Amino acid sequence: MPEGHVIHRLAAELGAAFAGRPVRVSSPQGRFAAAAAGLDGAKLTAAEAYGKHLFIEFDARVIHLHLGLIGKLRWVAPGPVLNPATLRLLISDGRQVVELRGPQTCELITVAERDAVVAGLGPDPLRADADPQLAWQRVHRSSRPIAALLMDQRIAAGVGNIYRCEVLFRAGVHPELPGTELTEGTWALLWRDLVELMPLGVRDGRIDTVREAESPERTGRPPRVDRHGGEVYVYRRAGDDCLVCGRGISVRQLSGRSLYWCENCQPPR
DNA sequence: GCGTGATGTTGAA
DNA sequence: TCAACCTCACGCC
Repeated sequence: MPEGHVIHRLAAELGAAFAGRPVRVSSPQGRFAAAAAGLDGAKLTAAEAYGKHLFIEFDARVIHLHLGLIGKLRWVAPGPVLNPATLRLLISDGRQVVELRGPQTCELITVAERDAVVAGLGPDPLRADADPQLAWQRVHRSSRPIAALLMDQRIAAGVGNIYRCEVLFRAGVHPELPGTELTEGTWALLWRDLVELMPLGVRDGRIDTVREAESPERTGRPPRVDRHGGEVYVYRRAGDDCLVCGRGISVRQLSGRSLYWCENCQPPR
């Protein structure tokens, strides 16, 4: 259940473990078996993330992964395969083993097809080549709420529900403010916050957004770490007290996803 | 044990 | 706007 930071972290781990070396590739479940057999023993040349998409490259052949909501790519101990019925992909050099279950996408594509996927994505705050102006061009022309725009991968790649809720809170922006009413300065603030926060997510493997001033160490309150592993202001804290103003955190469904915000710290307009 | 929701996206209505 | 998809951990008996 990953946002972009998880995918970038996985890409770095895969590269460190396997890049430049031959690997065993298999698909115990069978759904990727033919492609896996063709790659088995090939040299893994690179692993790269763009937004929530992960590309594992074997020279001109590319495994395109997207974990979706429930997919998992994780390192496991070498040894007998557990639950092969759901094991879509297994990559190993004998010492290090990574397994993929429940992905939304696991396909073998060409470099040109990889480039086409990337071309459909907006700038990724985790990539040095990202141009926030491209995102702003799309944001300020849209009447959709900023909370929806932040989740749109054609606008900003890699941002998910936690980061969108948290950066809106940290900027004091009401989630339903239309893109057309956002100032360029506010967009720059949101973007800079993503650029600041997401690398920390890659580094730590969890999303922490609470500033020093509201940290448990400073305030003496007990830490409240979400199941995803991080300390946050609003995400999945509906009904709890706002860490800044003390009022209850609100939640509602917005385009099928739970949106969390503080009505007091993020007033309309 | 069972039901549900979850850091996501797609495609149909 | 809604259902479908893929898996699994958690809460509640």
